[in-house]
Amino acid sequence: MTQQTEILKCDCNVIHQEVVDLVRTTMPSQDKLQELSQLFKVFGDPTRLKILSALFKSEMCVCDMATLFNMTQSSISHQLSVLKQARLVNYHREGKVVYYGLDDQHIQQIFDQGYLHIQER
Amino acid sequence: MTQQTEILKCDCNVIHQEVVDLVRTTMPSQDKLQELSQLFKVFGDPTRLKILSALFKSEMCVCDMATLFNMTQSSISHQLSVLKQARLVNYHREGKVVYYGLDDQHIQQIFDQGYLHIQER
DNA sequence: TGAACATATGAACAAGTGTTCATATGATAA
DNA sequence: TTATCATATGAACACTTGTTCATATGTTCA
Repeated sequence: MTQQTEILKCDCNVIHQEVVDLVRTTMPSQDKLQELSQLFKVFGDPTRLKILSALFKSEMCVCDMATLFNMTQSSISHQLSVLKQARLVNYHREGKVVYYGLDDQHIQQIFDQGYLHIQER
Repeated sequence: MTQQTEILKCDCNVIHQEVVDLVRTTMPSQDKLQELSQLFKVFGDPTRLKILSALFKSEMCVCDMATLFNMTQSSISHQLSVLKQARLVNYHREGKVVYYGLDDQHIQQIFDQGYLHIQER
């Protein structure tokens, strides 16, 4: 049976009920879409891509990245905290210096979920 | 020679010049990063992911999508224009109805660039 | 302990984003 | 032509985001 309890925000008439019903059965869950778009959003900033791209090559401290990208230490630090929250990077402190690297394990996990795959050229 | 003409926004001392220099040589260009992050940004919204996910299954008109997602026609239309600009979808008009589908050719082109790959589960 | 330094973090701000509302456009049919 | 309908679009709005500035935290060394 077609759902009739839904609130109709669409002010036009449904043209293809079969199509709508077919697609409905195979849509990813709202949670899944939310999670996936959240991940894409993290990749959707040049600074964060820069950081990830650099860390792909080598572990680095905040100061290294600030120098390399010619950006303030604060800005890098803020973006690193976003990447930390997304569990894309991890870090370890050695004295005053904090070294960041890719969180390979979680990144692998993301790819294992099968929704996306980033490969080198 | 290490670049010395750059403006140093970083208020700390470089810790690992070798690392910085090494990574610098292999960084994607600013343009490439801008382009890639722009693409990710388009994927970084649940509504747009919904639309793409649906179109992956079947061509649909705006009204179908508005009904399926229980959203206003206007909102869908605005998002479709974003996807159109990113050349992720194309469309053809049949009378009053406009049908949208994935722009397979450009999507393939994106994957061919080798930076990302989205696969089905 | 206190100075020096790498990093983190909160507040402020400008710029960008997604939705809604009202309305325009473009097509059909009477 | 006029009414109707599907879609597009501009303006307004609340909300989010990325950077900067000032300052806090944590560590080392004298």
